[in-house]
Amino acid sequence: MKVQPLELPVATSDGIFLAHYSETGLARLNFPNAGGPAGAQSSRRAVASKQIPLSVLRWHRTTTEALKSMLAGRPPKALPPLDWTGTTGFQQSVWRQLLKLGPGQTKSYGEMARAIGRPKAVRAVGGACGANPIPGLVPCHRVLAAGQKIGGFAGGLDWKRTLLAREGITF
DNA sequence: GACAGATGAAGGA
DNA sequence: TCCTTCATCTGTC
Repeated sequence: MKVQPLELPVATSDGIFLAHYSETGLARLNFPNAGGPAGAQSSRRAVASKQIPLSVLRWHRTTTEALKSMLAGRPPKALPPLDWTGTTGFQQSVWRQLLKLGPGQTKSYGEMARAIGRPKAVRAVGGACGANPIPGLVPCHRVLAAGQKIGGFAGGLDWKRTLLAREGITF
């Protein structure tokens, strides 16, 4: 049976996140203020009108636990399979490098570029971080600009500051 | 092929 | 110290 793309809300103390699943795993994660309440409502309608496969339910449980751990500044015990279909090899190498960063660990865009063996591709690393469909679980918030400046974040700079503060990193 | 971008570094005020 | 400018690399259209 083919798994249909699904949107499932993830209720946390910080709001309702929106997880998008494909047939191979978690494809996208929307932050509460990024997708907006309307998005969460439409997802609830989508959930009500579809049968959720067992595999997606398992991924969603893992996603929920990982998200709550991340919001508490702890490393997630497990991550669901991530669906990076349609993304480039360069982006995936940047995101895989991000997954190696633990809570409280930060790298600059330049350090990330060096880590993937492209020391001059610092702007491209910024672009790959911005294209990250799963901010938070793929910790692009741990990448800072030179001089410990905040840089940017796909889920919003407020979220980046919040997440870093919970991991003990302040500006 | 042109353009944009979540950068970094250097130089000048 | 701050601001501006430019070099660099990749992704997207």
